[in-house]
Amino acid sequence: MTPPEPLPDLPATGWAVLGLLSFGRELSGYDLKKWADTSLRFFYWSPAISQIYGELRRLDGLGFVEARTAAQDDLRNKRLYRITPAGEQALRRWLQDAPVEPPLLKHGVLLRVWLGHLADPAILRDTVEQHRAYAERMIEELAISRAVAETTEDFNYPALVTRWGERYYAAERDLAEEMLRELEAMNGRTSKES
Amino acid sequence: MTPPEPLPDLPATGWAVLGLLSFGRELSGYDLKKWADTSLRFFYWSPAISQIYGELRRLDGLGFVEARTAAQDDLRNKRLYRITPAGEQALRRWLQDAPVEPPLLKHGVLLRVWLGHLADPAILRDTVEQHRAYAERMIEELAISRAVAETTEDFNYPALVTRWGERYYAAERDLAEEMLRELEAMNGRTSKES
DNA sequence: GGGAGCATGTAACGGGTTACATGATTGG
DNA sequence: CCAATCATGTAACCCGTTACATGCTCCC
Repeated sequence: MTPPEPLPDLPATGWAVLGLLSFGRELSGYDLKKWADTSLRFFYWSPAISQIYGELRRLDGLGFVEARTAAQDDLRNKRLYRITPAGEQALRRWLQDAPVEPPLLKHGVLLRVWLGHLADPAILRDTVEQHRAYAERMIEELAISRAVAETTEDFNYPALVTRWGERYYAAERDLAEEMLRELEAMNGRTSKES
Repeated sequence: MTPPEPLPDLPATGWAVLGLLSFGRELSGYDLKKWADTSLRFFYWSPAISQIYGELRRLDGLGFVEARTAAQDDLRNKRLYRITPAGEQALRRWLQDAPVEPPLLKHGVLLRVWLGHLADPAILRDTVEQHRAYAERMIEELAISRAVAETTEDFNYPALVTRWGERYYAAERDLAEEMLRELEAMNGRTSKES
């Protein structure tokens, strides 16, 4: 038994990519991007495709994934990646040991409302309404995502997370509506009578 | 009348810093950082102090802020910044015209739950509990922030946003609790009998 | 005397994006 | 035949962070 190697400190994105491969499937970078767009995206953003390729190469260098080149290799062919036992073990240890950073939220809509004293009330209302529509769109997309997850073997946790997501965006929608009411109360009198 | 100059495309952080100065106060970089930590932080993250200094220099170069050096200038003295009319106008136009990007959320807790098939259930529960505690802490801090905003002249919109924040983190707390229940239902039987 | 807070700034570095380059396959 | 999608990768660039350097003032 060799002493446990220290975990390389990958960016969270690296672990996320490795995580996408931890469900036992063999996937290409392109596949990973598409899947990230319908899963990670709702609670973690989806990395650019170029970054995924970069992380895959790094993970390969660490021995956490292995690539199989489909078809004759003329330098630009489809590469299918699979997680290795070492990769799975590293990911487990990351989940055990790595400290949980607080969620990062960059909410442009709220930044705008915060600066409401400089904005046209109508534009402000419109901004918040757009956000409500966005939240509703997310709910719809998540419903599809959940339907898939709930009918896939061994996807209990992804399904759990999509349920969380539906509630989260429902809360966003409700908060937007409450915000609209408060905005109206604040300056409804001054702008409604035109 | 000169034709309207195109808005320089600053990173959102630049507009946020300019926004901090749009309440008519004269503030130092250091002040801005402290204030960002008790306001922007709850819905938009707080930039590093070094970045604030950088943005201030850029805004100065654009004529959007002006600096007054307090005390004799020996190259390292307190500089107080104030927004200029051009800066305020630019900020107004940004609020009017710039498209609203969707909120960016990087939720490490959810990423971990998503990978729950690789995690020890006890650790997972602990992670979610930590998050619940985090949400509660945010609520407390926001209550203080709101109390300040609600008793400050012309802080109606910041006060509105802190109210939104309290509701947002209350929702986060509730979602964490629901998640804990679902986790227990998923594997309560298999891990409780040890 | 020394630590905490005030105050400003530079340098190195990494993360992540967009734009670009390249080409195969599939379906209307 | 042409557009969309599949598929991989490089280069330039910017955003933002951490670490470091510097020094003052206030208060115990």
